Amino acid sequence: MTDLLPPIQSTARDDAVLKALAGFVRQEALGPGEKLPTERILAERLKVSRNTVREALTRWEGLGLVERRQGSGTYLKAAVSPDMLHMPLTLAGGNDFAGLMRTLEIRRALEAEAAALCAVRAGKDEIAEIKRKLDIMEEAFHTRAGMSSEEDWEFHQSIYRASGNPLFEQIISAMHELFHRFWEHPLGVRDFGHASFPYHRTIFDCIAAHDPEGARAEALKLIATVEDDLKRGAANLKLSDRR
Amino acid sequence: MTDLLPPIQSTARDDAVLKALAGFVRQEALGPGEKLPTERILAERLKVSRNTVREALTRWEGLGLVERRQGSGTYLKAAVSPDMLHMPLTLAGGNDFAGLMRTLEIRRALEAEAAALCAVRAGKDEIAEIKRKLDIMEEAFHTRAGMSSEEDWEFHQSIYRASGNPLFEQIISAMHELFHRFWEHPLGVRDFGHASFPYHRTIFDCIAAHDPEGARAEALKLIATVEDDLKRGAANLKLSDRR
DNA sequence: GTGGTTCAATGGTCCAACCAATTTCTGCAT
DNA sequence: ATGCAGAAATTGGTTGGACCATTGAACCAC
Repeated sequence: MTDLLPPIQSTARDDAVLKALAGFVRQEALGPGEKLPTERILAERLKVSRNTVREALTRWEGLGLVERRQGSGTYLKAAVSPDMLHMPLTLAGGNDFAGLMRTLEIRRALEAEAAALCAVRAGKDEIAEIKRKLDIMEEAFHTRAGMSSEEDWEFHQSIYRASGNPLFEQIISAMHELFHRFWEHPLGVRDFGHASFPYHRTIFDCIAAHDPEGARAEALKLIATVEDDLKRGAANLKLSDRR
Repeated sequence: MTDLLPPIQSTARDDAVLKALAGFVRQEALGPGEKLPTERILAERLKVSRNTVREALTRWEGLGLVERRQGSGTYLKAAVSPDMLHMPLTLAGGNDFAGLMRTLEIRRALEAEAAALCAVRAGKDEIAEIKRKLDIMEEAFHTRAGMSSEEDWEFHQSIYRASGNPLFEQIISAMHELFHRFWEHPLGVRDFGHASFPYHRTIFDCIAAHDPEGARAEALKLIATVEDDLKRGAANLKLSDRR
């Protein structure tokens, strides 16, 4: 009963600026990479101070929606729409082992669900596309004799896309980036990801057979191998830390 | 709190301001809810313009790290540390039935995992806290003869917190907000959420018994009831649409 | 105590410059 | 005409100062 009567805010100018800008972007059908009006122009058109415009743009910049280049202009970096939800994820504690494990816990939950949904919903075209990515990945694995992050990631992304829910790709991508931000070099484990290789095909087989629970189980096995690799790497680090 | 906050130089001012502020927060051991120096003080100490300080704080505000209250001050909203990873994620949500179902798919995956992890990791204190929220929720249910969004949500949040992984709360909260943005009124279903009531206690029982798979199963049942309610609501809408 | 009033502190907005990086234009040499 | 160096314009970044709106505390009258 208290939830009605939301607090009013007479001062919300920069918010209003962003709303207006979002509307403008939609009307002009601006896409990523395109340049949007000068701060001075915006200030004049919206009848607000340039300072206010800047604070609004600073928010968008912090959210990664926009990129400013001094002397050049302000450019869109992502698609924006008036009804957007911003979800700033903050992973404190930094680049330690626990941080990596936390991203993996999220990914384990979502990866399994996405694989299951994909097995239910994927049509012929989607399955063919996943198989294509799988073949490329396996090819790279055999020629280079090791896991290839790039092709591996592409394979997984094709599954998320075929899940019919774009949120999976968005959130798992965020976890993936968070993960790779402090894992440029595989912690001293030479064959990192090697153990996960066979499960890529078993996941695909389950998807192709429209077996959601099988796909879920195989996805969980895959993540488990990554967690094991990570733990091995952490153990290595601990040992070599006594240098 | 005098000699901290040394002056700033060179470009990338606002970034430097944030780094200095993060260091200050750590050295002063400031926690959520505490007030940090006024903009004017910061500007003077850091030897930058107040405008620059404001742009920096605007970024933190956009990331949900800080809350500004006009006439009062600027307050920490979350723990911040100098080595923090920010991953702003923007979700383009469609405000239709399918959009609601998509948020539920994410929540189903994460809710189950969080409940399972909680069952493994929750200590005595966390379990007591969850029980407290459960009691409050059940009390509200019986007195008001219906589900109470607020108390229900608090109960779930206490589980996420006890999962030992803050990402669960962050992501599910985003889904929750996305969900409630187009569901102010329960789609014509009078007793929305009613069916989910008993599962709150079964989930708690499994957690208290440190039974992860049981907790996972009960959480899945709970989400299933919400999905059913949603489908009923959608059916209602379709019928009443022929007005 | 209760309920206003005053007043200082604080965030929000505005303005008018100037700085720094970039882009564009200009004009000279070839 | 062409190519290129330098000047000029454009644009985001920063500064300092001013004023407004809100908050909270101290104060006062009842």
